[in-house]
Amino acid sequence: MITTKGRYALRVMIDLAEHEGEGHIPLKDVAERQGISKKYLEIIVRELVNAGFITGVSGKGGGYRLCRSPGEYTVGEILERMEGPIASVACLASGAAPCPRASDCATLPLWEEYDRLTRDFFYGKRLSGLLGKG
Amino acid sequence: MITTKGRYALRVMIDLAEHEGEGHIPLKDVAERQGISKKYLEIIVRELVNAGFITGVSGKGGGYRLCRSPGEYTVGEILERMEGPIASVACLASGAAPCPRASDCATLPLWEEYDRLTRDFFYGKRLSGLLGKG
DNA sequence: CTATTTACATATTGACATAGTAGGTAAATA
DNA sequence: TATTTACCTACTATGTCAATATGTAAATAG
Repeated sequence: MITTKGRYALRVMIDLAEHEGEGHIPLKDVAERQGISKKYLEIIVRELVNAGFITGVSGKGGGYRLCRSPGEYTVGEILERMEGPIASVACLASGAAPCPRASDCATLPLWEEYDRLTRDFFYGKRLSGLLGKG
Repeated sequence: MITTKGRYALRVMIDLAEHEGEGHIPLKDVAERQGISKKYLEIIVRELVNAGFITGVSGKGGGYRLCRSPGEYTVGEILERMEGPIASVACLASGAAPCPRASDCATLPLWEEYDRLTRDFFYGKRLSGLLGKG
């Protein structure tokens, strides 16, 4: 299940994309529009900054803005950055201890196929494809 | 992420399928073959019984067996029974409070599409397709 | 140079789920 | 009657999620 971190991050990115060209957008505005606690969004936004997806400027007139144009972000890279690597099962998570049963696990190929499907789906979607009518 | 409940349930089903025609299979045997605590498997197996996927017989010579042939189970129905309804985000989980933002949520269609993809994938796989070489 | 606005940082918390374990009872067979 | 098996209830350690609380630093307006 995708957590609020990934979902809110995506909504922040969409919000910033929809207000492109308006200079830096204060997090307060995003929080109000999206109906999400600003305090919680700070945590999420910090990770987006660290990932190099957005930049922030302090002080009056400051706020956040995208680093690229919306068409240059994939949903997959945003989600994976926030949620960690896409992995349907623990044994396929990066950094997991290698499973001793991997060679004859009857279900492993199933999870691998599903993870590929998931990755293809989310990396095939771009931020620009999520922008609303507004 | 699929939890051990769903993953182990699938492995139990596969194990029983691979020993079809050998009468009732004691859980002890399954636990040993799969390298999973028998005590924990009891919890999982109870749910499989309640779901009507397998039946158990007590006493000497007892154990578990499938109710249908392996080709008549989909992976999806097994997983959904163990893990709860397939839903990538909380707002799409059955029993979730209806989200007031649903009508203009820019990300909702994304999650809906992904959930459809996921359902199609797992309901398109049958237990018979997971049986090993043995 | 002071007040205000904004980003940026660290620590803590309550609630809940996961992944089991412990210790039994009931049923069936040898 | 002893043994084997399923079946049942309760408990627990650990971790994650979704925040909140309480700051500090930076930039601008006046």
